[in-house]
Amino acid sequence: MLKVSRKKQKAETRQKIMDATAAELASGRSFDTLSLREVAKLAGIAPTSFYRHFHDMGSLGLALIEQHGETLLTLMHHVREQASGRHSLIRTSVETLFDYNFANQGMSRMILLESMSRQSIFREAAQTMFTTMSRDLAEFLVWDAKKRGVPLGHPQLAANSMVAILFTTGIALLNTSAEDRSRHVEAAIVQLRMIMRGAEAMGQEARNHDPV
Amino acid sequence: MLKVSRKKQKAETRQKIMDATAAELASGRSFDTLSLREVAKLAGIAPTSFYRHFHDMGSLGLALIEQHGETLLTLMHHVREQASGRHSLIRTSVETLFDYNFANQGMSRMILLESMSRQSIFREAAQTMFTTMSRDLAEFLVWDAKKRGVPLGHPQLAANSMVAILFTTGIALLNTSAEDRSRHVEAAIVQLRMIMRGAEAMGQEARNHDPV
DNA sequence: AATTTCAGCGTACAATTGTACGCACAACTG
DNA sequence: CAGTTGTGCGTACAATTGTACGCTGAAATT
Repeated sequence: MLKVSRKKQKAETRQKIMDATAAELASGRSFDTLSLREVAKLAGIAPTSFYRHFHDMGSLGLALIEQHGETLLTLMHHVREQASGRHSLIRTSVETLFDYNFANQGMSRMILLESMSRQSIFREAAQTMFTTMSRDLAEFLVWDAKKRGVPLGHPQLAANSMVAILFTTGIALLNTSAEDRSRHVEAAIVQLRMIMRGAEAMGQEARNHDPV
Repeated sequence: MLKVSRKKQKAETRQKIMDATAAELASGRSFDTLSLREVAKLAGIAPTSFYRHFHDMGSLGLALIEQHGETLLTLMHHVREQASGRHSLIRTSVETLFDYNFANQGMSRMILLESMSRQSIFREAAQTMFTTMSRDLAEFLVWDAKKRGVPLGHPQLAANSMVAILFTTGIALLNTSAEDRSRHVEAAIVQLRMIMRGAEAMGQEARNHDPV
């Protein structure tokens, strides 16, 4: 089949809309100032053609968040598998996440922003992505601590803190000049290590107070 | 003077605009979907009268952020002065901040959101408020640690983490049902303590490696 | 008392918005 | 090959936007 099938053509146009939107988000625009007509123009289609792919701008937003979240989660898994056994897993994870953030600025910002909006239809979707990552990290922390024979206090809370720091500094990085960037990355790594130390200290304490 | 002076009258109208905007933000609207006409209607004035007080919506936003930041900073100072010497300064600070956040939902959300936007004219203002609070807290942490005779590693980074957690969970609280709220507050407190432990552990380490 | 100032209003207009409606034409189905 | 399907387009319209312009009446100044 050299002729483009209808399904494929439609999928391509759909992706063209999503890509155009993501690009515009990356340039600094906030999602809710983006009009349907503008997106259509950016995607190179007629305003009314938009409706052939999304019911409204809300559906487009949800699709964007979903696609981004899936990619990010599998990426982090991949990093852990590969880096497992290396000396600095924290560093590689952080750098990978930040690189991904940087390559997908618009979406990263949108997700963090929308997760904190109030009546946003995206809030739930964004928060789900958030807690998924957090739980995932907590699970990994426990596994890793057990491997090292170090007790860990409140692993889920530690993971929450870490994810919070990762995302906030991740976004802050996007507004930072290139020369300051590595300094911020190093700072974030120290902050994560600090949390690890705290969790270990609390785990140690719990063991002393409540010996096995 | 029973007659209302012109200056006073103008100041009142100006505040009426700001209050109406803050109220609308609190109900979940994002600032950049708010139109000048809408704000004017909410404040009970004609659209064109808006210009007598602000040059445009941007000026209004800046005025809102500035006013909020000042109030918040003096509030936190006040808490520290009052609670100084008590057993749980962390707890009182956290609860005060969260209460203030709750009472000023719209503004709290807006500041956090705008600090992470990109080409927003508010970003700088919001970030300034952010770093001011962070530096302020770091200074206090050092002072407090010295008083207790405990060395602290990376106090500024510890403060950064704390502020990040305070703000993110502070916002998250606004989207939380009343019965879950106290549970989240307790979690935040543990997270802050964890960071303190981490900082102390790192301070201890530095002392051992690099004895005085 | 006469004059100036200025907050607030109403009208007006060009842009931009979401979307309803119907047509065209290429891809599919039988 | 004839018929159906459905993507994409152009037109059209009512709402809403920011803001320019000129007026009014009361407070402030002289």
